[in-house]
Amino acid sequence: MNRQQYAYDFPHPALATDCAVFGFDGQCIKILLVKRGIEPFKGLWALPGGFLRMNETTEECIRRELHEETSLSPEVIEHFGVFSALDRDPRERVVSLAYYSLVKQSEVVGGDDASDARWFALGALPTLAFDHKEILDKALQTLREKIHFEPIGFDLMDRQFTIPDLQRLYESILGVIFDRRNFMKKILMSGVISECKDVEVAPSPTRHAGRNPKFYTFNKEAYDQMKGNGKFKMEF
Amino acid sequence: MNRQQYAYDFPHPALATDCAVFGFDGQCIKILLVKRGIEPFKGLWALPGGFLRMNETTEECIRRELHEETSLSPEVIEHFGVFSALDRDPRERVVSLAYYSLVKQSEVVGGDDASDARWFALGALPTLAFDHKEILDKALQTLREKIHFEPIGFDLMDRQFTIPDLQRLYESILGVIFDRRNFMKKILMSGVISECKDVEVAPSPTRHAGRNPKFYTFNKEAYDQMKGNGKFKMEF
DNA sequence: GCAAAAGTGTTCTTCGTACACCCATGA
DNA sequence: TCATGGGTGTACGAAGAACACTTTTGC
Repeated sequence: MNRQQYAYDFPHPALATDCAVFGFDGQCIKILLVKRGIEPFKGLWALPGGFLRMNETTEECIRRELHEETSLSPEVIEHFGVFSALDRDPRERVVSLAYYSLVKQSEVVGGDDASDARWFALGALPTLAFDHKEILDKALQTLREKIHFEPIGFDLMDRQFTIPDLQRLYESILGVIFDRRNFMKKILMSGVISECKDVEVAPSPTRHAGRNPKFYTFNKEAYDQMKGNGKFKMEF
Repeated sequence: MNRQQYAYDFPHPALATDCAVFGFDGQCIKILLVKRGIEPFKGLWALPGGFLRMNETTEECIRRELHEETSLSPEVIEHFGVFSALDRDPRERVVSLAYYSLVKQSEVVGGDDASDARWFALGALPTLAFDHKEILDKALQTLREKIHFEPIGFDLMDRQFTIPDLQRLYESILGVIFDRRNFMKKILMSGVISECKDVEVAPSPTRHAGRNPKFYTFNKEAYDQMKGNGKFKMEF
C-alpha cells in the first residue's frame, strides 16, 4: 500500500468523531466504552469513534463507527462540541467532533458480553484514552442542561415505560430526588405521554415488590405540535 | 511556492471555521457579513471565517479570522454546529465548524465604513456564499433557544444599558412584544442586574423624546453564584 | 404479615399576567 | 403644548411545592 498518497496545498488536520453513548438500566445512567485494540492507548477504554471518510458527512461517520464498534444504530445522535487541542493525539494533529447518543434498552442487542464494548456506571469509570474524559464530562454537562427543558429523557426509555422508572432516570441524571406525586403530576400535565392500553413489556427483572405500575408511551406528535406552538413546557 | 507539499496516509478534509456575528443597534438585531474578494463566490457576502492552521485551536482560528476580516475581538464566541455536506465547497472537501458571536456596540470600532464588512438587518440579507444561509439560520435558531433561559442578552448590550433597550433586544430576537411592567419586574427580580450610580454613557442618538431612562449593569458575579446554586431563573 | 413500591388530592405559596395612570423630555 | 417614551402597583389566576394514607405485590 502506498504511503503518503494524499497531498494538499496547505496542511490539513485529521478529522475524527467521538460519541458518548448514554443508556439507562432502570436504576442509573451508564456509558458505553470500547477497549482500544491498537496504539496509542492500546488496552485503555475510549469513546467509540473514528476518522471521517471523504464520502460521508460527520453524522454518517459517527453512525458508521458506532455500528462497527458497538453494533448499535441509535435513533438519537447529536453533536455538542469540538475538541482541538494541538497535542490531543500523539500521532498527528486530530480535531475531534464530539457527539452524544441516547439509546433505549431495547436498542441494545447484546453482543457486548465477550466483546470489547462495555457499559460503565458513572461512578465506576476506568481511565480513558486521549482527552475522552474531558469529552465525556462535557457530554454529561450538555445532557444535564438539555434534560431540564427538553423531553430527551424519553429517548433513554423503552417505548413503553413507567413513570417511576422515568423519575429514577431524571433523578439519576440530575442527582436530585423529586416528590413522586409532583413528578407524576408534572409529567402527566405536560400532555406528551399517554397510558398504554395493551402492555407488551415483560416485567422488569429489577422489580421486587410493590404494586404493578402503569405503563405509558411518549406521544411525539403531541410534542411536536406543542413545540411548534411554543406551548410545550416541562421544566426540571 | 511548492504545491501539494502536505501529504498524509489517508485522505484529510480541509477544516474551516465560520462565525455568525450578532449585534444590536438599539432597535433590531443585525448580522455582520464580509464581501468575498476571491473565487469561489467572489463578490457575494459571506460569514467571516477561514481555514484552520496547525498551530491553533478551532476557537483561536475563528478569533484570528474574525479579527483579520472585521477588526473585532469579541468576548463571546461559541461553537454551535458542524456543516459537512460533501459538496458544500466547490474547491475541495471542506468541513466547517460553525460559531456565533455576540458583540456589544462598544466593541465595534468603526473601520467598517469603506471596507468590505457590513452589518445587515435580518430582514434585508443579501444572497450568501456557500451554505452560509443555512449556517446563519441555525445560528439564529440557537440564539433564540438560548436566550429563553440564559442571560446572553447582556452580551449584546453595552456594559451600561437601559431596561427598555434590553426589552427591545429580546423582542427583536424572539419576535414578540412584552408588557413593559412585567418585563422590568422579571429582569429586576432575577437579581442579576443593578442600577448604575455613575452613568458614563452618552445619550443614545436614537432617543427622541420621553423621560430619561435609568441605566443598569449586568452583575456577573451574582449570576455565576446563582447559577452554581441552581437558583438562577429567567425565562422568556 | 410485612416490607417495599405505586397510586391518589388538597392546601399554600409563588410566579406570571393583565391592566392604567403619571412624569419627563424633545420637537 | 403635545406627542413620545419611561416609570410605577395591584389584583387575579395558574402552576409549583409540601404533605399522608391506601393498595398491591413479593418474600
